[in-house]
Amino acid sequence: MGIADRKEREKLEMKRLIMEASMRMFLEVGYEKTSIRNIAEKIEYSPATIYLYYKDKDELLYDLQAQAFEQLFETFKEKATGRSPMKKLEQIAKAYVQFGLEKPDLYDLMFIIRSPMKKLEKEDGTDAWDNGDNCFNFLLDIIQQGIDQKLLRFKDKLVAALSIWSMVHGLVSLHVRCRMKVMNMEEDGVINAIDTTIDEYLKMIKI
Amino acid sequence: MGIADRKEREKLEMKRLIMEASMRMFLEVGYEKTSIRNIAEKIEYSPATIYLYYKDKDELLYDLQAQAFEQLFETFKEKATGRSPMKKLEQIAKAYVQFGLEKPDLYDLMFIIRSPMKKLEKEDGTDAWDNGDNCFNFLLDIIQQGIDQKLLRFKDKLVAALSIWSMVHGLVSLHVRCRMKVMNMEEDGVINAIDTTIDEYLKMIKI
DNA sequence: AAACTTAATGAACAGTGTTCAGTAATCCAA
DNA sequence: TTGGATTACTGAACACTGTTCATTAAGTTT
Repeated sequence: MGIADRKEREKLEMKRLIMEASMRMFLEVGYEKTSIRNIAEKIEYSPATIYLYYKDKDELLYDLQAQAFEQLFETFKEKATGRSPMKKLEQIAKAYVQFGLEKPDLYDLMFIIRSPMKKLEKEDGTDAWDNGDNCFNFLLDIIQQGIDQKLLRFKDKLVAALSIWSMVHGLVSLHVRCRMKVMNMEEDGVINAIDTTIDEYLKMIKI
Repeated sequence: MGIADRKEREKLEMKRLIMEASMRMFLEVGYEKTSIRNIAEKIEYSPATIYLYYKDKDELLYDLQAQAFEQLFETFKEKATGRSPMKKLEQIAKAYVQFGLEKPDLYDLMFIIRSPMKKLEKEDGTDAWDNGDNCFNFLLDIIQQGIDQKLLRFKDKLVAALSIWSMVHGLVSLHVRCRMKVMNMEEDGVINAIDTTIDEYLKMIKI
């Protein structure tokens, strides 16, 4: 049926339109001001229309999150050019932090905000969170190489991933949420301290 | 003037009443359901009344945050009983993580949520964030001892603090925000991995 | 052309933080 | 003790938010 096909295409086209407007809004005015009503106004549809394509706002944000992870994944592939696993690790660690600091609102969506994870909070097990898979597996792969080549202190792959991820996420999220104010430093000093902290950490996890 | 004094006392008493209701509400039903209206209903006053004692919700949350940090500070002092700085470091690191996992809503307020830090986002410099001072200085003190006694790898006190803090905050915040779902483990396994990660990290920062 | 199906919406609901005019209670001087 | 000033409090409103649903408009099928 050609008509059904066209309808299908139109449906996808509409979703794309919504996603595009949401992403632009996210990057331009931030998460807090990206409301269903604002998105609807941007694409010149009624707010109710959005609910014909997304069950609720969380579902929309979930899709948006997937796109954000796609962006991060691309960045990873771009930056991880080094030969040794340790070099690659350094490159993606720094890429991660840079991404977080440059696109704080996307970072929010991916790693901080409650929103698109609400269904997953009560581990019902039916469906897991798979948005971050790309990026996480990319990290795991490099770690595996590091362990295989006996360059990494860690024995357990997952513990290694958790350690590295927690460190960089800790740095980014404390910074974007202004908690580093407690250190009473100027902005430059803080950025410097973050860089040094990463370097020190990367030195420590080497054998 | 005795009357002015009494008025002052009554004003403070009212603030205390509001804070108590807010804290109870925070712990019982969480941040998301702690609205000005709900608090007002709990203390049997009009919502508008709260605005006679707090300029806005952020100011209220700021006070609440201060109380939360007081709680964490007490926990630190309680748990840091070890003799060596490294033992104390381990004790407060684990106390921090335990606090975060047991009281996720308070942890939110202290380290994750944007809310009470909004004024500080555009570093106007007029007033800094001093709620976390107690806890941060407690950490700095132990680190200083560790460096003095040449037990810690770090040279810079602040870098050390940032590294340790970022690690534990990373672990807690990724967990309370369900991002560890990406690892596809059961809850027990995750908690286990967190513990191991802390242990591994503490080993690494020792000389 | 009539009947059926689908897409879109206006209006409403329940919730949020916040403001402000107006009321009620208290205090102080005459 | 009474009248006027001060203070404490609140109801109602405003401008938002996400979400639902009956109704309208458009497109498709018979």
